Amino acid sequence: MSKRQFETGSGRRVQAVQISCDIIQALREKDGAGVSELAEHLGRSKATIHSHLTTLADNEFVVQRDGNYEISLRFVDIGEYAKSQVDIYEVTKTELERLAEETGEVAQFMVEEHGRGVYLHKARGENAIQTASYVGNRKYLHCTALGKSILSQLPEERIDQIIDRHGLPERTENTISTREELFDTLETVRREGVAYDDEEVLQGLRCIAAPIQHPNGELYGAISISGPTSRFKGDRFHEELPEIVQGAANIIEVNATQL
Amino acid sequence: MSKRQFETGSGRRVQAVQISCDIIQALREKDGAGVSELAEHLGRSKATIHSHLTTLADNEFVVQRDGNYEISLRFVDIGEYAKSQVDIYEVTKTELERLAEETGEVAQFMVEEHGRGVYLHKARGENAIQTASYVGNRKYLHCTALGKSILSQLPEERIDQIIDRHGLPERTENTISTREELFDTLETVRREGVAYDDEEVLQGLRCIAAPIQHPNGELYGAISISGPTSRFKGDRFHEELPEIVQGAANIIEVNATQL
DNA sequence: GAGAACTGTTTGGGCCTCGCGAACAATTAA
DNA sequence: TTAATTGTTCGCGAGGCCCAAACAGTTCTC
Repeated sequence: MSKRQFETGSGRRVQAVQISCDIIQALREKDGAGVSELAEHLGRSKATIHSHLTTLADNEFVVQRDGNYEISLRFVDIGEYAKSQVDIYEVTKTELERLAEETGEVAQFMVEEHGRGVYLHKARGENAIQTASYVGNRKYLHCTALGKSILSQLPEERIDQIIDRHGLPERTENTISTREELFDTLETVRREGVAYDDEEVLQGLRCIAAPIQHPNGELYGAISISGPTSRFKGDRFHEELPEIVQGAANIIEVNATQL
Repeated sequence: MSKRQFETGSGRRVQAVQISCDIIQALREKDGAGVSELAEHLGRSKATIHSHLTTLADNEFVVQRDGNYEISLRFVDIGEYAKSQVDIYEVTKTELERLAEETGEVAQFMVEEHGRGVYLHKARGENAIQTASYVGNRKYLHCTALGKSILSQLPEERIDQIIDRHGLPERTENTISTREELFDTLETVRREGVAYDDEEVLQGLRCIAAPIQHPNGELYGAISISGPTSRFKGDRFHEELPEIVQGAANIIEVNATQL
């Protein structure tokens, strides 16, 4: 079997399915739309869009509400199912809540899919700051502490595949933007066991993350805590909090062996 | 415009899209599957299934994990988006947490879509019992307290459409199973302002629900609390708790006017 | 370790379907 | 009332989709 985890060129596609996927995407971007609007937007005839929407509505992927079409709540159902398929999800969620309570900050959980990071849970302690991330959100792996923890545990060829697919787009001027820089950073992460984000994403925001590994060495994901530079500094930032995060990751790993 | 909210017969469909929808459904039921298994299950050729899966993977609706295909976490993203489109979602969530804390029981939130009820949130108080429902779960409206609250606020012709589409399938021997019985019950719900489920779904489980209405009379959904008959009895079941649930629904309605 | 019996993948070709354009309703705007 | 939207339906031709079959890897069995 050719290891085509991320190659996208080969093999046949089904045009009709692609059109329906584009419709879903458009409905999401536009917060719902009508037949004409979609036809215009996607460059297809109204008739085509109409028959697609009818099929999608049959299957309850879209719903007709006061005259235009919207994304259906069926996605909530399937989304919850997808989360439940991540076998450490429940264990991690519980531990995250505890971690957020202990530190008073924001605690988050991310896993890798399609070469990007997906947030699966977010717990808020009493001093928790607002963060832009939300459950389901997808981010490039090279520009967050969570992502770097994940990358640090992946084999080199896998990392190269991911760079090939997504590149290293710059979020801010501090973002890692070359392969060398990235591999250097990952080496440090592997040595220290934790990854940092020191205002790389947002001015004033710091973040500490640790990977979660399966006993067989396979990677599960990563957890993190985030907070303002005013509270994330000195020994607390460099020793106390990293130990707490690693401890939490370790607890999850131990609990996971019992699944 | 012909008011075809629920008619399913007319209009053209796109077969290829239907096949992809069936694939998604099958992947969910089987917790992932391979090409051959899906081809067998859906009665299509392997080549067909393969090209569909490739297209769905391009769009990140499915993911290839150690050799077979699974539902992707992209659904989590779209599902969270769909929830956020329900404009009272955040307000209701907050109020539900308070309600669960106040009563110590399970508090839930449901909205109607496609003629069925969809759970959107579940808050657990300290004595909360285990319930089978989960976020995203879809239930027929006639057999739960939440569903009955919702139906009680819908116009008669809409209710008939729903019955036409889904029927009144019996869950247990206590389930409402005729149109007359249902309309009688709904009349009572409208008069009292709350709906009950007295061990109709599960032996030993009682439930109290109240609808949430938009100021313009449009329906938003319903909230409920559930608990064991040992705690849901006497005045608490017939007066105290119903008042609390109605109060919470009212708070949500008031907060919703500010959106 | 060789063969069988699975997998997933690729290819060619014929039937069918899908997507288009245009006409038709049904609202809304002017 | 007219004009300009919308969504819906329908006939038709070209193109795409689905199938069968061959191919290529992997795993099982003995």
